Amino acid sequence: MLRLTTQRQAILDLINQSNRHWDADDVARALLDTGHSIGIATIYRGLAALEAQGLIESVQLGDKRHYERADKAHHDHMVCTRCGNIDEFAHPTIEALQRAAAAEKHFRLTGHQLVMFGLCARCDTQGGAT
Amino acid sequence: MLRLTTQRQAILDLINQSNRHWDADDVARALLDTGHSIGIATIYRGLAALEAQGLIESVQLGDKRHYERADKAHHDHMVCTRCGNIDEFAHPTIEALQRAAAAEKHFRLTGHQLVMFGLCARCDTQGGAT
DNA sequence: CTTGATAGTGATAATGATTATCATTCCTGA
DNA sequence: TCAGGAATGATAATCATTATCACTATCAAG
Repeated sequence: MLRLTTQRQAILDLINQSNRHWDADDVARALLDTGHSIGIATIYRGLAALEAQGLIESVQLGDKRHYERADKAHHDHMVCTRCGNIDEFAHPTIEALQRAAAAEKHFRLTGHQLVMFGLCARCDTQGGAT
Repeated sequence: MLRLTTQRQAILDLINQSNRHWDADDVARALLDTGHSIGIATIYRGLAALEAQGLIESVQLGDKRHYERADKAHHDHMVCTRCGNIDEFAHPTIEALQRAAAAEKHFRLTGHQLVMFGLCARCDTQGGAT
């Protein structure tokens, strides 16, 4: 059976303490700052284990996997291509339409990923005159 | 200025000759079979150059970039997690709702990516009894 | 308590897609 | 014909992630 070790507990606590998204390196850095030093492989395995238990969730953004706490309502992501900030949005209607589109093609939908790219309000205002 | 060299022409022809999706290795293999032997780096650069010109389009699926011809109507993708087949679907309403969601957050939308994962009709039928 | 079985850890090597480097070759316009 | 920019291709480098492997921690049973 899967064990919730000290290391995994530290990872889980870290992720549950905020609403932000974390990649493996973020976690490693943050834990270092907290005094814990956890091998990078252990972090990858820990993140995978915690996700397998449903204790955290993840999204693939570009070539990195990002983790976030699981006790949030379902949502998708808006990624600012300038500052890298990740915002969230929920849209039940879009989800429903996706299910309909899948059904129409006899496709058994098990998951989806919707990511919108663009400029967040702040970057859009600032970088207007490029 | 960007040149449409023999190699790039070969890549472009290949991609335009079918509706399928190609990753860099697919292209390399296919060109080898056709007698052309193009360096893998050249293929990557060629694909990027062709996309920059709007001559082909691409989607990021998992950790691989897939290219397809550009003269198709906009669409998103359904990826079968069993056989790897990629199907397409268009859904103007979903697009519109995305634009609305972005506008609501003052997010300047420049692109999006919607991928649905699941089992295609064929795999769903076959592998039903797992 | 001691042993075993099993799971986890961490350092490091390996993987796999993609990009960078660099010497060489190809074009194109003067 | 010549110069210089662009492209090529072999290969090294990158970067996130995964595998390997020796070692440690945990837990159940004798």
